[in-house]
Amino acid sequence: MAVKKAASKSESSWQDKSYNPKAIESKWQAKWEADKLYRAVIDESKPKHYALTMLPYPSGDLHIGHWFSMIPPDTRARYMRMKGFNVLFPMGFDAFGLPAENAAIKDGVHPMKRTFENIDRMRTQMKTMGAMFDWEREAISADPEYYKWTEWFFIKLYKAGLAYRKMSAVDWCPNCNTTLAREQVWGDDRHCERCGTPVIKKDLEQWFFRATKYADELLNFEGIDWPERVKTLQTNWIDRSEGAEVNFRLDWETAADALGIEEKGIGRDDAPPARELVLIPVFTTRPDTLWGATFMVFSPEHPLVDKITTPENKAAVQEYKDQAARQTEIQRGAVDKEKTGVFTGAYAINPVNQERIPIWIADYVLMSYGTGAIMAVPAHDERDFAFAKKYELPIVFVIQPVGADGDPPAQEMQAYIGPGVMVNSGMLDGTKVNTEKGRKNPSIAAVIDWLEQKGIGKESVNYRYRDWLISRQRYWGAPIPMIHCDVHGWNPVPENQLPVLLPEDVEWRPTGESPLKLHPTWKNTTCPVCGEAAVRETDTMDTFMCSSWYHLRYLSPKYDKAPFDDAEYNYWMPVDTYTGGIEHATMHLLYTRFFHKALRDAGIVEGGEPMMQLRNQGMVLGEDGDKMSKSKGNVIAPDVLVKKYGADSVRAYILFFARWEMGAPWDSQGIEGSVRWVRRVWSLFTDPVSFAPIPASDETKKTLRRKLHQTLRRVTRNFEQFEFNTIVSSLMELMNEMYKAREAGAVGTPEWKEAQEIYLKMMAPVAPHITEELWTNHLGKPYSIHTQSWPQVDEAATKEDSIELPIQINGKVRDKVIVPADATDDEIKSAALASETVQKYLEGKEPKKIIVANRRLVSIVV
RNA sequence: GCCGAAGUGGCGGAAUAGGCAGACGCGCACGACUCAAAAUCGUGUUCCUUCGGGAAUGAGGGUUCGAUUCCCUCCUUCGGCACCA
Repeated sequence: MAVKKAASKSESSWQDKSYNPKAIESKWQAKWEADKLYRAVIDESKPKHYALTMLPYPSGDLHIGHWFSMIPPDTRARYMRMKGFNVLFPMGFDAFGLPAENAAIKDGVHPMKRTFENIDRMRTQMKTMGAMFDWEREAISADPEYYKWTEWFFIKLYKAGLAYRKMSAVDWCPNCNTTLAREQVWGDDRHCERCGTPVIKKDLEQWFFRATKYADELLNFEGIDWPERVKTLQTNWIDRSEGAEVNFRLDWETAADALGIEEKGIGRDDAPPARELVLIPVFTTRPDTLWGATFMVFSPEHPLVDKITTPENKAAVQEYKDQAARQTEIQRGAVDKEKTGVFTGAYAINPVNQERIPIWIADYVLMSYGTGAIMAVPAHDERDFAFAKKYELPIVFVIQPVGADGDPPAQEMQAYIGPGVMVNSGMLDGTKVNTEKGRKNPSIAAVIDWLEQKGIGKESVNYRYRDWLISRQRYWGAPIPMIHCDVHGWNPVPENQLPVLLPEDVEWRPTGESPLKLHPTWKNTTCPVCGEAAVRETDTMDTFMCSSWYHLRYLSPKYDKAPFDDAEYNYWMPVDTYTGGIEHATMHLLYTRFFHKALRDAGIVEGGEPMMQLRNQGMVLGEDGDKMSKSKGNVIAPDVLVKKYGADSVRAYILFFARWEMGAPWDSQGIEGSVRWVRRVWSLFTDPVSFAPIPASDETKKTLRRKLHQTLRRVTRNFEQFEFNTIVSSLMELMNEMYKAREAGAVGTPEWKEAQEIYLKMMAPVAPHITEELWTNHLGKPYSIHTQSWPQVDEAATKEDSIELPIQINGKVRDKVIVPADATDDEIKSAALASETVQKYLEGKEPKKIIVANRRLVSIVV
């Protein structure tokens, strides 16, 4: 009875021979959803695996790049699940941001409406991928249930002293009408990361996060498996430099004139507090060249400049300051630009030798780095050298190259940067100078010790890294939950009043001016301290703030007592595998590390790092090799491909067509290969065997098993190592082998059945629908293939009976021998020497050397 | 200028641990099927060749019996940083 039933079942399945991906895919997608097959719930009996992939911005339509970033991680998440892990693979939307607001200005459609419509469309499109997203964990950053907690986090950071407000020259994008963080300004022309418009500087009071407090910790990547590339980018971005801070001071005459010290009755030999006014701290990485400091240079924006400039220099200084202010950063930053500057008329005292040195201003000194003032050592710094040459300032060499004797080096042509010994430096003369940085250099260590002992300087570290500017002068973002009262200043919105909701009745100005600022009543509130009338902050937060913690919201997206449920946190965190594009190396990936560390110090999360393993995918380019863009018309739409070929084939091609970490130009013809593969697998499993069956030989069966288990070993390794393209090619090879075995009569043998089962299991992460169909309906196996466990490699089966070894003579392959797989090296040697070809090349002589390498090759030297 | 990544057929790419370079696929060529085309299936496909072979993984050197793989120098492309004291 049972046998008969099975026979009729397989007979009927043979009747619907043609592969119909559309029907199969929608059928299984519906069933999986109904069965909650991909629902991830806490299960203490299993090891967990949190696989996270960067969430998309809801731009409107899914494009092929989304597939390229989501499908390979999906296949790997599926593999991990079959390996026995309880896998969380969530998806959501980074839904705040400028495009929706800019569109609103154009056509009046509210960003909320547009964004959520886009999300609905993209979610529907995503569901055709057949990915194992757990949609019950979806998080949308523009949802008040979400941004309530973004605001809450801001307040936590504020209370931890990590959020502050300050006036400074910030980057402003005139097109986006908002400030940008330093990380969001890109390229030689310093353009806006989002729209490409060159940014300008504006003096504004803005909110910052004290990210620089974590600079050193962010440089430490211990314990996390991240690509070297990303670690290098972040390290360079933070750019730590070690050196010393040295207190120069104003010459007394200068101080007296400029600051009116004598008028206030403070004499020349007087002590602090007046003394504090005349200290000019400078940062230097080369304190060992202090004795060669022959002038000082202030940035034109330095606050002391106006005070110290002597009356006869006022006009020139003011003119220089004006022209510096007019120049853009790019013009100022041009490396090959000739150095310019003007003398202030003021003097400073070099604290190590009491030399009276002139103070200049020049735009090659930036207010934004160090203290905005430098000591200039023309003998040992190229920039200072160029400046000194141009303005005929003295050059004193204080480091003598090794090997040069006696006389001071006659190098008037260029600055000397290399190793040597200190000279003209008082009691430190003769100290060795090498090329190491910081205290590793004996000369620098000696000088730092000396400075600290004398109390004129100290060891110091400087970073290029800046605090994170998070204020945005736009509507469509999470409100900064702060209230300003004329009496009590800035205070956070009380937690029980969160979220501060975005008002819906807003007016769009073509200028892009923030509708929150324009709103008649929204900003009016009361001071949390005194209850009197006060106003809200009308700026919103950088959207990178929202994406700095979305991996936490996925844990419990509906939880209303906290940003996440501790039980979920304790089970799932940290993220085991994080995947996304490299373009976020110094933005999102750095912000999210900072954020985690800040939350840790605020007692909200644990551990030093949120993401243990990171992998980056490359980019899919258009068929013309250019970046895909609507304006170039080279965009590939996945919907069209799914309609034409089915999701399984598109998934297979996404994995196959390029190295995932590299990316490549799209090739529309190439997809035919993957389509053919999927169809041929279908035929292999569903076609009646149309030839006269002959019993398979033992050799056929053995070869089939060998290839099967070799493939399994390889595919397993490929999944572990994110080598997605070779997963598909290995499966193609095995399929070709199975076709041969079928031809040789293997169908129906235990080896054939084993091959079928393992084949489908290996293919299941790649092509979830067709494998489910073949597994449950054609092989009659229990639903679902996606809950099966990953097969074990039978190592014994992978062993070859005999091996073919190439024989090299003087490095060239001349012949091959076949020996039993268990042959010893000596047996292989004699087999090789028995070869006629080898004897011919030996010409009767004894070989000099015979090497049998790993039983893979014989190398003979004659 | 500094830092990093990558250079393999017409194309995407493959090559455990230094061991037969070019797996797998696209494309192309030829053949089968067809009245024909498409689809499908099969065969071939790095280059040169006097058919013995020879050359070849960006270029040149080195280590080695043996190098796509390790080392040095250089070239090209891409990415990042760039007057950072």
